[in-house]
Amino acid sequence: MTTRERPTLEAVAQRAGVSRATVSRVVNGSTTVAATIREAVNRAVEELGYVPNQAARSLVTRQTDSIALILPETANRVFSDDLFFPAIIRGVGSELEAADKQLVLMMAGSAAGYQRVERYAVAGHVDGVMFASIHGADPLPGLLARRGIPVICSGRPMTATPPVPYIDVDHAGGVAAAIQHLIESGRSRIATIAGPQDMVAGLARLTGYTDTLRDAGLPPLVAAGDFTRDSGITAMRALLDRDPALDAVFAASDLMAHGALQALRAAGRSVPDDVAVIGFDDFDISRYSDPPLTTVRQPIGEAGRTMARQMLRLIAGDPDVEPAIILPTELIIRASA
Amino acid sequence: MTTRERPTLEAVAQRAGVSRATVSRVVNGSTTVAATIREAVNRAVEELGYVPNQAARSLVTRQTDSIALILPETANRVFSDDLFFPAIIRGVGSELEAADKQLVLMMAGSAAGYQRVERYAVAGHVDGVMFASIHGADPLPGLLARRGIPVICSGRPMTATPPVPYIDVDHAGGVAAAIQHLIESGRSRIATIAGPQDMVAGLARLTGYTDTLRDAGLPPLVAAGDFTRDSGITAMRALLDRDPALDAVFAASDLMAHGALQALRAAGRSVPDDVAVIGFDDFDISRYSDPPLTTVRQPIGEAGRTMARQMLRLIAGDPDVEPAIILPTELIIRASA
DNA sequence: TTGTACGCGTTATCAG
DNA sequence: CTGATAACGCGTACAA
Repeated sequence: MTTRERPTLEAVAQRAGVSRATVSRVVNGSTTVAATIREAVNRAVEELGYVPNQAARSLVTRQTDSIALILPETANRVFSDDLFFPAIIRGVGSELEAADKQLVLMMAGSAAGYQRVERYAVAGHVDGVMFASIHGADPLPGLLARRGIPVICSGRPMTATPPVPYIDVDHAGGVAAAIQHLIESGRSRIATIAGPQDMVAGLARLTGYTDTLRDAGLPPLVAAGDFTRDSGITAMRALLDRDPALDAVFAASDLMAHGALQALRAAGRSVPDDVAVIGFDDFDISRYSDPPLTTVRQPIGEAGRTMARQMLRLIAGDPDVEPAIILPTELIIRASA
Repeated sequence: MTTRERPTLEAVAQRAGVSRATVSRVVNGSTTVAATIREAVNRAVEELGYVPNQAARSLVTRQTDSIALILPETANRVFSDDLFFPAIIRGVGSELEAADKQLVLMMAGSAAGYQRVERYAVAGHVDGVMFASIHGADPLPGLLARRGIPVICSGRPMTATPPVPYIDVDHAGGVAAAIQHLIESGRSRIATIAGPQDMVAGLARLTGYTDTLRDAGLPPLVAAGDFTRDSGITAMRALLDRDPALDAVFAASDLMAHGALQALRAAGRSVPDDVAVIGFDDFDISRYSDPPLTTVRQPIGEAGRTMARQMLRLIAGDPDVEPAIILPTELIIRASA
């Protein structure tokens, strides 16, 4: 291991025969430097392999050029077959890449991990913090915001003190369209497999279901799930048990819908003849399920990109960053309903 | 957004009626501070909500207390159904968590992304860099090491200038045990589905296969794969095409083995009666495949933990960190062979 | 256009 | 055991 001394601005200046200030200007792309000098400096930088010391730079600029995305989940969950995580990460990543900011991905599935994440952010390691997949009334976003750290959430935060800007999708509208579609196709015993009730996405989709059904004068039938495929299987079985004559089911995630498809087949029901199935997400794989899944498309990648863009504006000090942006959802009709 | 001024050491000192130096000592847990003073300082820290400025601290300590794990892959690949990534990330994460270091996960599937990662590391954002899933003769590990940055690789680097310490598993031994087992069960037309040949894991497992077969005087039959399930399906079909009478196949990854299982079933072959199948990984799901998969277990999580431990030693300046650690593999016999 | 000099917030070295 | 004070490496008013 060659522990070579790291060259400093001073060393480059000396080699190029100029002052530290001039080197700093060249390195930071100032235009007020004579071409010949700039060239000499760049050569010295090259020869010495100079790279600015991030700590020193941050100390004076108060910027780190990196931004955290916090996922309050275990690695197990993040790296499951749930395509939500890669989609949002890629959305955020592409936008930050364009802005030349480094994405720092942090998973915190445990209380201890969560504390470390908090300290990391408060210590000034990053210029801002984005949250996704928030559970319950998480105090961390508000806490960081109160400390003056730019914060933005994907999914409306359940707690509103202080209000932090967020982006979300139109859960209610999407669900309403789905249920409406079922009703119009003549279904009348419409069940739902709900998402986790400690998350806004789970809550909002269930509310959308019950509201729409109530308006139509139809009885609700709810089973609990947690967005995973397995929970979809279990819930579908329970539903069938409680109402063998049900003729439709809305699952709050594509994965749960796939689980439902599987459970229905195992129970000898045909889709969509006996039971119509609608999901929520519109992952790629849902085009290829058997039968292809009718589902509510939510623009996860776009949500990630939007979140990153808002964060960039927040960091830039833009005073009128929207407190909330709601992205549209759309019912995609395929064969399952 | 409450952009409150961040309290500094100075502010805390003033409030507690002591010097900056003393506050620093208390904050860093020095034992040479009178109990009453320590208490007063702690109270001031609490009241002001003081958190040390990471940049200032790093500038003098030359430590950031965070360590990067670089995955030269796209987010798409990292978040696929390949359980290798979550396993190694969890291994690394658990060990780092215990040492109170922050893991910075960086994916770099493109050339541009790779450059940013390099700059990030060289700029001193992290105390060390770990690599996993290295492709080809990647110059980055050596480049960073030459700069004096602690580097360690999971998987023997193909380039050796300068040599960076690495940890790997006993590919050859595991494969030999697998092939041996097939031979001893009376198989004689043993094919393989190889992994990507730009990765040590792919290369070493193929070599292990050809070597063992040569020693046994048996003819090799090789199809190319890339560790994914789909490539396993395609390769198995090609193999069946080239030798319809083959009676065994060793796949260089569990995922490819699952693909092979699927392709064999589609081709009307029964496993293990017609064709024996052995994989490499021993992911959880392989216990539940149909039939349960005989496979070579490699300790991925342990590899991650070991890699993190070595990194910690490197950072601590330990002069005799092993240049290489090879973890054992083990043949797990189930129903498929 | 270039150089001088100061400050960013900490830790570490030395006296006291 | 505590308090001055000097680094750490860089950006940037300000002066030249």
